[in-house]
Amino acid sequence: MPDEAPTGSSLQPGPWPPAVADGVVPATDAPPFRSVGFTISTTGYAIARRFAELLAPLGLEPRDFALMRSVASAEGVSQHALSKQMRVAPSRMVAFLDALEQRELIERRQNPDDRRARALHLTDAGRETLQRAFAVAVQHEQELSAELSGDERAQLLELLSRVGVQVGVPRGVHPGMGHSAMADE
Amino acid sequence: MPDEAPTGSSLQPGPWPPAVADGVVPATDAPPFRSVGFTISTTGYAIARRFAELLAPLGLEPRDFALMRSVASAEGVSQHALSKQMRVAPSRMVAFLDALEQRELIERRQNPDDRRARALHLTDAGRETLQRAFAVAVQHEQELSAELSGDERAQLLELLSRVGVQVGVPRGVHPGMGHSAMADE
DNA sequence: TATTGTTATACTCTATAACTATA
DNA sequence: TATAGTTATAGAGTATAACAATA
Repeated sequence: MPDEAPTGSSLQPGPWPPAVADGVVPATDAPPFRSVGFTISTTGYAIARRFAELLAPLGLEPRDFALMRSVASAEGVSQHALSKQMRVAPSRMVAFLDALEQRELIERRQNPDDRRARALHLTDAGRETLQRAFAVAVQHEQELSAELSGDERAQLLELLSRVGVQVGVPRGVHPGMGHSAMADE
Repeated sequence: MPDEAPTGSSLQPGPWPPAVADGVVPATDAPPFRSVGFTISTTGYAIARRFAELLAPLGLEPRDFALMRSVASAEGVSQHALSKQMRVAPSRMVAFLDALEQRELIERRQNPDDRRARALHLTDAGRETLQRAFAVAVQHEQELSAELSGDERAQLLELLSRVGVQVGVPRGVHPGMGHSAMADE
């Protein structure tokens, strides 16, 4: 079984980027069709899958990594804020956080100012796991850039950003983990 | 509602590339993290979504385009062969083709040599629709390459292919529309 | 009356395994 | 006995709406 794919729906995945719509496009050998769009999408899909594989040993999925990263950069955030930031419906966020809390990687504390809200924090184990995940991400990045010189890597990023603006990729990032809901920013 | 995403699972999408695992990665503003992996995945995701949008007016999804393209390049193929080529489980292929046949874009004829197999063909309407889809794909590609010179575009493809080999992207293509099943090639 | 987090429900997609009709 | 296509079933994943507590 040489080519199993992650799981989920089926549009396109990515190390960080979420899958847009599942089963978006199949692989075909018809006309080679060497286009920028196809090449970027295909490569991005493969990269995402590979990243998920590298992260699996830690028991994390890319979204867990993204989630923990966000919490780490803003200890005490509320679920609502996180949902909005990551564009995930609040009800989905509940499930994602439940899983992480059950594994004691994050914890929901009480917010002293607003008793409705939860204050999200990383546990010590969570911080440790996150650090390991970062190491994996760095390793992955090095693997991807292995055949690129520093200049080539910089140029690749530059060219990609020029393509990105054409399809609304801001500058820093922007993917979108969830699909509908939460778009009132 | 400025940022609705296709639908499906949620890993990563692509204009052609299928979604690997849904909800793969969320968008986060945490550390900018300007990496090759993240940038390609994110951009590929956005491209896939955009392509799906452009195709929507034709009533097609990216996978329909891929499917019809394959049939066009090999009139008379069997569903089994198509399933294998696109790495989709035969049972999914049935549903996809049912939809296209119902809209009279393709038809299942009898295979004179093997009465178990179906011979897939495009109808005249299907050929017409496929042509329009090709026009959309070309337009999309031009949109993406708008800010690139011919040389830059060529170099982008070259650099991408060098990254691609690191994660197993052959040369021509290879995505994978489905997930499990069908990997005995 | 609005908001935070949660739960419940319905829907879509997908995978798997039967099943038929051929071979 | 194996294969092409189909159907049926069960399982993920998700979106939506309803809800309790608090503001």
